[in-house]
Amino acid sequence: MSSDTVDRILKSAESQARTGGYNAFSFREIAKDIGIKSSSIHYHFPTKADLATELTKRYTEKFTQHLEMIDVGGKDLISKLSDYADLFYEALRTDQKMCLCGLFAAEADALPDEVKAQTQKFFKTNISWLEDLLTKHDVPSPESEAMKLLANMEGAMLLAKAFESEKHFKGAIDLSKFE
Amino acid sequence: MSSDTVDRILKSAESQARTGGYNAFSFREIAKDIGIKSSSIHYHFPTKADLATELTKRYTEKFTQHLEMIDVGGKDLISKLSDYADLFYEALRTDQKMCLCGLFAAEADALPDEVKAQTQKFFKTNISWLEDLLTKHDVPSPESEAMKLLANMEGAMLLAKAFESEKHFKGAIDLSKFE
DNA sequence: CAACATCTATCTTTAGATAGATAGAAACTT
DNA sequence: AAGTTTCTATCTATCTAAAGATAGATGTTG
Repeated sequence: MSSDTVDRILKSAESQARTGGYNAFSFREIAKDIGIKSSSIHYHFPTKADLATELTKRYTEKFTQHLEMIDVGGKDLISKLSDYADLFYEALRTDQKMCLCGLFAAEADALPDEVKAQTQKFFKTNISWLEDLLTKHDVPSPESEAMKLLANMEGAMLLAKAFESEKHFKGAIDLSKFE
Repeated sequence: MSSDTVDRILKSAESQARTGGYNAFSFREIAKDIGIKSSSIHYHFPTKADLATELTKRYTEKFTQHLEMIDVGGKDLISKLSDYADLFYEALRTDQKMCLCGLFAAEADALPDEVKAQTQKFFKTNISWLEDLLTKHDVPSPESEAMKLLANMEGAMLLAKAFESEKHFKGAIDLSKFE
């Protein structure tokens, strides 16, 4: 499933969801946005949960692709972590929007189960990647450090939104431990 | 304004808002929850924005009260910061819910202006308090470190929600720099 | 009585969802 | 090749539920 219409639906949905969360995007708004009827969206995604699940899945896949472009091996841990942080920063700077999965995580208890599960995958993927990186660079307690780093990324995004300035993201990132 | 009904309205609204954000609480749900009619809520809070503004204001005030119970002076910075983190942890553990202002910050662009402004106050209050604490303990770059600490708190809450376990909060908190 | 707080009743808008019609492309049949 | 059927993607029209909001009646109390 990957027609042009489907892509446009998901793009519009992402924009709305990353602005106000799960309850902030609707079939009608997406339809109006891309110039079709809301019933046409139901043709591609029977329910809202279906749409959100696919949205979260693609968001994670795209993010993972970028992750995998950072060579985990090689020396210079700090520059790898800096590249990692830049993935979040770019998501923030380009779209002026929060991380989709960060927002979904915050409202996890209000999400349909499939969407929640898909959101968790984003976090597990990030943790795994970080653990791998830290392990390869002989950092002690890689699992624990991975959690702390991911919390730092999502928290920094949240602060940037709170203060309405992506500059605050940079100010809230803390990689000093690995310098 | 502080009748029993108002308190019950706000308590119910807080529970719903901290679960799914601004669009996840409604006059009808609150009314049903506390056994009155939705029109009665409008009597106390003409608009939803009014309700959310007061909610955010009280949330911040309550949090600030707890903050002020931590003596900023005295020695042992790390135990003060640990107490600080415990404020967030208790909010998470007691209610099994995200920080109200953390969630609101994530969806800031979808909030009425007054609510957004009130949400910012929560963050500014926290930053100020942390700056003060760090300054009193001669920590270099107190403003920058305050941002990093607050990002760590909110990010840790977010991860706890993502993984549906408050244990993950503790695992994501990083105060090692100040030990 | 007057205020305060609540109620009933209702309005408009929006939400997710579904049934059924239609137009065009593709595939199959003779 | 012509005709028929099927599939795909969209549309129109409509349903039901829920949302925020408001007007005006009712009861309660100092």
